[in-house]
Amino acid sequence: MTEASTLVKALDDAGYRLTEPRRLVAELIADQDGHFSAAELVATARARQAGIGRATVFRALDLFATLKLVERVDLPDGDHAYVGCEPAHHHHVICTTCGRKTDIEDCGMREVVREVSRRSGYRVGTHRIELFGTCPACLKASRD
Amino acid sequence: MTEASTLVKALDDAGYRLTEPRRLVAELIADQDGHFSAAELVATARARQAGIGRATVFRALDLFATLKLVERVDLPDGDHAYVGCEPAHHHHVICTTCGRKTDIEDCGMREVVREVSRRSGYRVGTHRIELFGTCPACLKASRD
DNA sequence: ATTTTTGCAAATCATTTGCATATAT
DNA sequence: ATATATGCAAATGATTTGCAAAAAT
Repeated sequence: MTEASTLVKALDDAGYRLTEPRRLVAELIADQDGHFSAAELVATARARQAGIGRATVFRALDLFATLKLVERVDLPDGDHAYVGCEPAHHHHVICTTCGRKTDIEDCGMREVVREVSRRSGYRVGTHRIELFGTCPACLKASRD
Repeated sequence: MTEASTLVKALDDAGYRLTEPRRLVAELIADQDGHFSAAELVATARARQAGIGRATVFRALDLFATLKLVERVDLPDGDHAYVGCEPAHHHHVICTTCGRKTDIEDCGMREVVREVSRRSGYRVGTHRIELFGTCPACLKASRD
């Protein structure tokens, strides 16, 4: 989904040191198909004998989140997860069946925000929108 | 914001037992101005010598969340909080200055969801949208 | 050489659970 | 009476932190 090289390059561009553990975490993330949790990365790292500590995974995730290459989402069931993402779009639909995510473009949120602002009198800064559903592949699979 | 009596009545209507601890938690919630965390309620309970255990607060919050009288939100800074709300609307703008929240009506999300579904091919189930900004009162205050 | 990062283990925080007791129905 | 809810303390799980050692600049 998100290339490991993209992640590594972003670190470099932002002036962070290019360390082996960070490269490894970048790869772990790149290998992830849908959304993933910190715990999963830690487990995979251990399984691969990558020799990366738990703290390092958390620190790297934090870093990538700061760089907007990863986003932390809260699943409908209350669990936390991360998804890799391009810096820029920050909306996605997450498939509750397979966990994959698809980026979505604006889709009219601009107007929603304006409307909310108009009605409530708030100056709206950030918004967070998360959509959950079933992706085309899973829909198809469920029809068989 | 949300009346303690409303909360209590909802419990009753849903067939849950009306206990003293639950009434107390309902009051704690009603007294809350903006958003609040479980920890805050626990602390307030303790401060008031209400004699309610931590677990009870969590259990009651859970219950109210199930009844949709309280909703768990994720703040922009990653913290968790709850806001009291009428069962029905489930969108609000939260003021990042004072923490208060205002309910908002549909505001066009229907179309956004439809559009996302059309473009991505997903069947969109739930969506979660949270807007953060500055409320009219805080805007005004900041102009002084 | 200096600064940043790491790994580890211990600490912290939030939330949940087991269970005997108390309470609402 | 009976089922449900409570309090407490202990368990769990996730995330963070202190710090000396290791790696990147």
